[in-house]
Amino acid sequence: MSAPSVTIGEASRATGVSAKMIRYYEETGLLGPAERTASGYRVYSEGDLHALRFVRRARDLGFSMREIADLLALWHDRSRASAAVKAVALDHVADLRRRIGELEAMARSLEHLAERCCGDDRPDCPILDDLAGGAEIR
Amino acid sequence: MSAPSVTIGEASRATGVSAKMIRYYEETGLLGPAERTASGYRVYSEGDLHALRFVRRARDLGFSMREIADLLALWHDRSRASAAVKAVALDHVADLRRRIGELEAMARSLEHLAERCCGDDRPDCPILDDLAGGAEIR
DNA sequence: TCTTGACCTTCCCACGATGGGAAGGCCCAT
DNA sequence: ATGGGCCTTCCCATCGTGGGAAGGTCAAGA
Repeated sequence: MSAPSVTIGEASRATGVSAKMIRYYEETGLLGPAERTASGYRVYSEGDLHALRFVRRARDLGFSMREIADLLALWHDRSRASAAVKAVALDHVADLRRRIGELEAMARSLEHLAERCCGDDRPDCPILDDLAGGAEIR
Repeated sequence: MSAPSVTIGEASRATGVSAKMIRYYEETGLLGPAERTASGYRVYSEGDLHALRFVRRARDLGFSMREIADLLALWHDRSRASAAVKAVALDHVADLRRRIGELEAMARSLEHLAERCCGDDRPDCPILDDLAGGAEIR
């Protein structure tokens, strides 16, 4: 029932966030300063671990640290409007979709070039031709 | 007919690669050291501009500098097998597809959560609920 | 009690690719 | 000759992450 008060290494193992990153999150203010033992060791409560898991999950979903800071503030604000959270999430989805579109365009261009490249021992290669003169040729 | 011998600023405007990046490419060895005037200014020939456009196009296609170094070497090797180029390109496509898949998974998860979030003035929010306890709840 | 090994601390450095900016030199046109 | 626009090098920042050194701490076993 009492807070477990684990060290940074145990917190890392319990949350999947590296000790390095836990310190970094503290240093940059994403998370508040951790409690310390008399000898200076950082100590984490169950609530701290909860926050670390929150951050980890948000990173897994591709949120930036800036966005995570916003989400954490909303999480701690019990009277937040769900609309505010949804807005952050949908902004992020739009960003993801934009990046997906860029990567898709690259992949399609390259696949198109690769299709036309016979890929044998001969030196002729439409891929290099495109890179070397792309703008002029098409 | 003669090589135009332009300055770095003109080379930048002619190729769309910033002067900063041209110097960086030289510093890291992606491109050979540029010719210099007596006073130390870098000087670029038409062949140099061609290489810069090659790099720019490859960057536009998302190739890393490491991959571009490989592609430049293949470009300069007139007896290369097109298969080698195709292999680099298809490796890169696979990498792009993998990254697209990751972003897609994030976007879909978030869209799924956002759908279930009514997004009004009330504080209840499945998005935050997922972040706060994701692993346990689903 | 002493040692040993695992842990913690802070501090610095690196990545990849890009941009910002300062301090100082160069070149050309007026 | 002077001014403005260009060039040079050098350092710093980004973002999120990892590596590693130097030194302190803690618990377990001899």
